[in-house]
Amino acid sequence: MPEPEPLLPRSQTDRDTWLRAAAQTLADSGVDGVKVESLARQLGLTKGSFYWHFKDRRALLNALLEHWRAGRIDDITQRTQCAPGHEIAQLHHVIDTYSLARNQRGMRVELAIRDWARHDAAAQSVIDAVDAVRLDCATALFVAAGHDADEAASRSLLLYAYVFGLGMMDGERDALRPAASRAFIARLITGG
Amino acid sequence: MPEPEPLLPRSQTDRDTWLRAAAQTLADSGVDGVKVESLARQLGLTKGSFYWHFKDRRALLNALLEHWRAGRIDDITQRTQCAPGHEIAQLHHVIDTYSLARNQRGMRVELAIRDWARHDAAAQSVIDAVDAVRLDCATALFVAAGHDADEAASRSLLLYAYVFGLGMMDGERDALRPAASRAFIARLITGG
DNA sequence: CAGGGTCCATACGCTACCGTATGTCAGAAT
DNA sequence: ATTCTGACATACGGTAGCGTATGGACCCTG
Repeated sequence: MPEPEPLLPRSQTDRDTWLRAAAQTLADSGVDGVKVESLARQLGLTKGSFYWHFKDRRALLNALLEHWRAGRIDDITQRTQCAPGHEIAQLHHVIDTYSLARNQRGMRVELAIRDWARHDAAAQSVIDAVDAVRLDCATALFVAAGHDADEAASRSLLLYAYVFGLGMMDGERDALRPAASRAFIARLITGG
Repeated sequence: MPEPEPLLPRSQTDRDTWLRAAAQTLADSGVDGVKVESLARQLGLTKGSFYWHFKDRRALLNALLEHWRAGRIDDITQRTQCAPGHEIAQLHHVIDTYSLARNQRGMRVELAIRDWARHDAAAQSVIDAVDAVRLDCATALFVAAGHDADEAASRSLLLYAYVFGLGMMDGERDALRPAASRAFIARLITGG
């Protein structure tokens, strides 16, 4: 066997091409914008290709959800590991990551999936799973920083509600706000 | 003239019937769910009626936006009037109004319009106008309570980002959270 | 070179919309 | 009684999207 990947030789990459285009469209236009023929036109292909790689449109959407779920859980578990004594600084870093409009793309995907979840059980369950991990990780940091369990859970909820609410309210304009204001809010949330 | 309302005798009410149904569908399914023929079926009517009352689908959407804008600005200006010395209590009342899952219907409309605004300039401008008034009113209360202008603006932003983020995150489940947690968060936001 | 698998294009039927054009019909106006 | 108009219904053409069926080009393998 000269080839180490006899299965899915280039199929996987072409499938990913569809997935990437779908993710971009999801971020730009929401779930309802993710249309088979529209994506095909955008990729210079036809539906024949799509229905080769995916059973139907729903399969594409499910793949999008699963990819996002794994990526987000991976991201948050990595981002909330830190040396003892630096928990609050790490939480400030989490806040900045979301609210600094750095990678606003991630926020747009997030908002699109959250809106999607209002009508789709599969999307909602992915949101629930990701939120649960996020809240657990942040709560653990607050606890490690010396807060009691109830306060830690409350501050975690406030933290995420703030960053997502901010992403929804002013989207990309947040970067224009004075850094002092962002820092003030972050200190209110973390108590640092 | 025996009739005091010769103009729009029942036309106005029938137009409002369409608007109410559209608002309900907007809250339930988002903008893309507001479809002429779908609404007609739901009302037991046909498109003939719709195109009598509205020029086209866009006119209905614009009417929805305008009605919401007026209603929200009205609501917030009323809700942020209070006797001197009770500003913080009034802000707590604002937080409760949004986050207590009382009238979750309003939150669903809000989220639907915010999502809509990501692709529609008219919706975005309505959101901007409403947000500006809300932030101004809340900031004025914080200032009246003794905070300086910068802190007042920051706390106002945190307040609204929190309530909308919360509405997006757990929707109706918030009512299940312990009251102590909600009160703790509210105190963090208001500094009271 | 015959044949099977991969990857994609073409063509089709179907449905759900939008908007328009036109028909209808009860009641107010005259 | 006739006419007019408000408030619909019916019917039509057009677009966009989904999913399927089929065909074909290009490998690779025997």
